[in-house]
Amino acid sequence: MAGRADALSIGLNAVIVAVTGEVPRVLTVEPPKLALPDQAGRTAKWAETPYALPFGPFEPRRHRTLELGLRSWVDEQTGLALGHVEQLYTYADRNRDPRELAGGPRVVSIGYLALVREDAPQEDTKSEWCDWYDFLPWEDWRAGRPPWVDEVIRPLMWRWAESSSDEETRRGRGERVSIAFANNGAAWDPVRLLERYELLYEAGLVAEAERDRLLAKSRGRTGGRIGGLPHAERLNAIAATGRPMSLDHRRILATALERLRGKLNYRPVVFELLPEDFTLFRLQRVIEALAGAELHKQNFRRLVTNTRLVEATGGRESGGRGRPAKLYRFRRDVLLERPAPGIGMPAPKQPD
Amino acid sequence: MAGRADALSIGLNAVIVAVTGEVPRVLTVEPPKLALPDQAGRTAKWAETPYALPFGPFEPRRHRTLELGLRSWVDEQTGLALGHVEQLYTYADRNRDPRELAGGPRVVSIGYLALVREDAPQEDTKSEWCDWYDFLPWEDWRAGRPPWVDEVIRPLMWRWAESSSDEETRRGRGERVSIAFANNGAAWDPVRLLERYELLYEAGLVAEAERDRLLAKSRGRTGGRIGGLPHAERLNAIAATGRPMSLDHRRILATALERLRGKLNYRPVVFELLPEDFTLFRLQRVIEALAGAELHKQNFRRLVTNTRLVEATGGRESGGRGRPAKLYRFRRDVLLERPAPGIGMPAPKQPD
DNA sequence: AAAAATAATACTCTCACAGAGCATTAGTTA
DNA sequence: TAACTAATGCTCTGTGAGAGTATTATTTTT
Repeated sequence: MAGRADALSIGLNAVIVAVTGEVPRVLTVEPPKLALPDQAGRTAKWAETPYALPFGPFEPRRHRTLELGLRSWVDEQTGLALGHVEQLYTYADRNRDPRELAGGPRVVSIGYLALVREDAPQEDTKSEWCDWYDFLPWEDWRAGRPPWVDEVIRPLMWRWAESSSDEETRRGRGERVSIAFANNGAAWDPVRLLERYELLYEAGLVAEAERDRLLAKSRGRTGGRIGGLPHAERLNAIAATGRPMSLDHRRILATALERLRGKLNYRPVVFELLPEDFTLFRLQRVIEALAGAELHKQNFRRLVTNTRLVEATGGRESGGRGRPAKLYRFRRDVLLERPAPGIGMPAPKQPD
Repeated sequence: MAGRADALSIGLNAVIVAVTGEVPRVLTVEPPKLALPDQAGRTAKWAETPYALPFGPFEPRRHRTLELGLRSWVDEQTGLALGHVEQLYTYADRNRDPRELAGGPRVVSIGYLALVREDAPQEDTKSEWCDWYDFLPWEDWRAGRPPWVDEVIRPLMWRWAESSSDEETRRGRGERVSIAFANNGAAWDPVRLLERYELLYEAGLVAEAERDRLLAKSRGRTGGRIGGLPHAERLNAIAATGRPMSLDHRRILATALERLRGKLNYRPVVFELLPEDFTLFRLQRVIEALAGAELHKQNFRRLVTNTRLVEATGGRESGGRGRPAKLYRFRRDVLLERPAPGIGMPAPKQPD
């Protein structure tokens, strides 16, 4: 019925997120060895990326549903107790996985977002919690607008957009760049994170783009060209666009964070990342970490208390300097009261 | 490598949406024959559902990406020019497809939402545009709160929630029902459409639940029980919860509409359903059709004009009764100006 | 041709809420 | 005891949504 070339396999990729202190983290593992010798017999450079998302195969025989499959191998491999779990997206682009080129099956990959509490168990040695902004540095605006976004990325993206010889393409790219990177005085939307990563990839400004280009070239494909920007400037920008990941894992990561940022607006997901009791300031810090933007402290407190999203436990936090903060907990009953309880994604301050 | 039981196949299901006049429509086809004789040799009743979503297999050999695969067979089968296309969700529950029970492969199904303009081409004879509220009648609040939601569905859902013998389950169900069906004076959230369908399914108040229960029973499974509500009342409610669809297609439909309703808020997707030029009132009607709720006319106009989402073409609409309306078109430039341009989902008016 | 009906369009009032800043309180540290 | 730090309380302001009233431009009816 299905020949060799129709072989399919389904993989489940998890973006497992936690926040420790003010650092949003994602669990990474060492990637499987993907290196295929190129035509000259050398092992390609792109095989060396040290970060991958945890991955497990979907086994129809064992797994009743996709989510159960995911939970099952995450549990086996990490022992983490996943809280909120959410399916993100299914990727099946040809040659997503270079092993396909060597005759492997078409790998369909289903991305998942999973949240765990800070006080989560140990980590084993094969995995590592990384600051997610190491992979997406342009998304952290907590210390203000990152200057090199304005100075390097944005100008390059514009040049890329305008470098196309096709009128229609130029217009389309210009529109997308403008929206994603907030050009014409528009506001930077923290949620439009995936589009930004995809544009950077298309323009050849992230390491994976270069990797895939080289791979295609070494295989003698003509599709390996990245139009527009000079090689040297691309490499220069790549040095600033953060760590690469294996395969398309950084795209999956971007999808996850976009979803998470978006969801903050209308669903009380933050509380999945916090311990039972927390101070309002802690809550604020976690949201800022996720949103990559700072919040006005007083307004933030007004928001969460007015909307009755939290309630005081009666306890207070000891230890720190300054006036001790009251402890709060999530008020589950908001779910019964408000249609879409969430905490808004702040637009990062524009230095006008 | 993979035994028989590990066989996999991937299907692409499309929810193709258009709005004609004030009627939101979805393209349906006649389902494939799924009937399996039960143990007594009879053909099960659930095989008779006349509506299915258009479906096509994903063929790794032919299709470079999932979306291209979808577009390709939709084009072949219907000739429709799809506008906006968006992946929804991937379903792989065991026994989703009863053919699996007869030794077929595990069918993984990827749902897509696609929008087409009203002035779309012909339809062929094998497909039919149906009012989507025929499948989800409780979601249409344009003529006010549907009385039987209050009188039939809600009380039954509460009884179901409280019928569990397990304290924890009761609490969980109560919360979900309360949120989804807006019980304690909470507002009915038009977007929470999928959760409502899923709850109705779990409570056995949609035809598919009964169908699956009978199927499981005929196969001698014990999982076929639906706890809580008496059979007669369930059947009574089922008569009011709209037309069933093949397999889990109604769930996919619900996913699609939830996504579409949600997206209206922050992305100008409506315009994918409208012709180039339209009157504001037409735009309003389309949004009302999607949202299943009525809008305040004056405020609506203020919103779309103030936010500069549309611009006057200069033309006017001839023909109708009353003062002729100006024609407008979508102002693509909003995309450059505003971070998340959309038209809000109205909360349907609550009586009193 | 005038009156009635039908829609479109304009304007006002009110309330909720977000953004920004100032002021006060309750602790810790020097 | 003073200085410092952080939490908490309060005000002012602008924007946008919800609701209602009034006016204008057409078609239909009489």
